[in-house]
Amino acid sequence: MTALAGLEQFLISKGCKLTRSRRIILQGLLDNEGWSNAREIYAYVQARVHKINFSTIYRNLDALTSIGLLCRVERADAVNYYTLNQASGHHHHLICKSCHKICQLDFCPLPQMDPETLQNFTEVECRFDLYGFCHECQENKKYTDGNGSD
Amino acid sequence: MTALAGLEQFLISKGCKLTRSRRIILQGLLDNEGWSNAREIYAYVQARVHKINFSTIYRNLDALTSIGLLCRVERADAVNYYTLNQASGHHHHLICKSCHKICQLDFCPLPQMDPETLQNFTEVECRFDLYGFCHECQENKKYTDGNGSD
DNA sequence: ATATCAAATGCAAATAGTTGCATTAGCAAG
DNA sequence: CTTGCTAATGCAACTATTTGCATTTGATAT
Repeated sequence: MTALAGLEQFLISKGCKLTRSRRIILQGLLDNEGWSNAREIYAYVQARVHKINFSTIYRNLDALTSIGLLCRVERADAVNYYTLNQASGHHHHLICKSCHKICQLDFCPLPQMDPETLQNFTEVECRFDLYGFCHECQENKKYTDGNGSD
Repeated sequence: MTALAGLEQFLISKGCKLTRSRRIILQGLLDNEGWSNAREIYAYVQARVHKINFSTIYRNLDALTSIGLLCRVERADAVNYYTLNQASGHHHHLICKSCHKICQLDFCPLPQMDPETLQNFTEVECRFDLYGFCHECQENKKYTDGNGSD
């Protein structure tokens, strides 16, 4: 079974419809291997197939993220990036403020926190992202705007 | 010395100019006592004084937040809210997904993390917010859109 | 193959927030 | 009080993203 077919099966198993757009979006993410934003995914789908609308892209990225197929990260420049979730379970990210590299962080502070600290909040979701300068960018802190090719 | 005068002095001590808009924004935040968003602050300033531009509001909220005078929190509906920073040092927040109440969380996971986990990233800033249902909203999980009066 | 129905899509308008650039206004020095 | 410099402002255009609503389409039952 191809990687694409596996993703498609997972999608269907979650009760989502396998549409033309979704197929291409998944193919695009498989092709890219790294992280892509909505604009890049839009360009990929648009170039390859039919016309597509940005709202469809956004709605699909939302849907695929919420069933756990994609992983979403907000870069320091406030743009959301997506990648296929490599089934590595719940995790967070380290994001370089200079080159925008995204590194996986296999640590979540939430399980260690007691209910008292959580002030009796329930169904707590954790937003936890670290923004800093990666090893390669120590000397060269650019604060790029994210339009460069990285 | 009034509370306002104290804030103004702090602002000047950070090398910022004390402008008409900033004075009113600070007065508005003192009046409100809770959390306000850009639109509410805009309305307050607009009603009270001269015409003001939204970009001035946003730029000032940014500036006042970065010198540490204000505290910024993104609610679950993706709108930013601001309040005067009660000099309680670095902290994070618990945000109710139903009534949007914001509670202070005097805990930061960052200091406990070792450099290895941080993959040699430096100057790391921590974005850490918890979204859940507060004690009062256990039974009544509304997911309001944030346009209600709360 | 055809009908059916909800989910997905396209479209257009709206949202929160940002940015470049020309103008204005604090504040300090003369 | 006037001058000068820079930070702050207004304006208009732009960004990423969301939403309501009418239409289409994928999966399922006939």
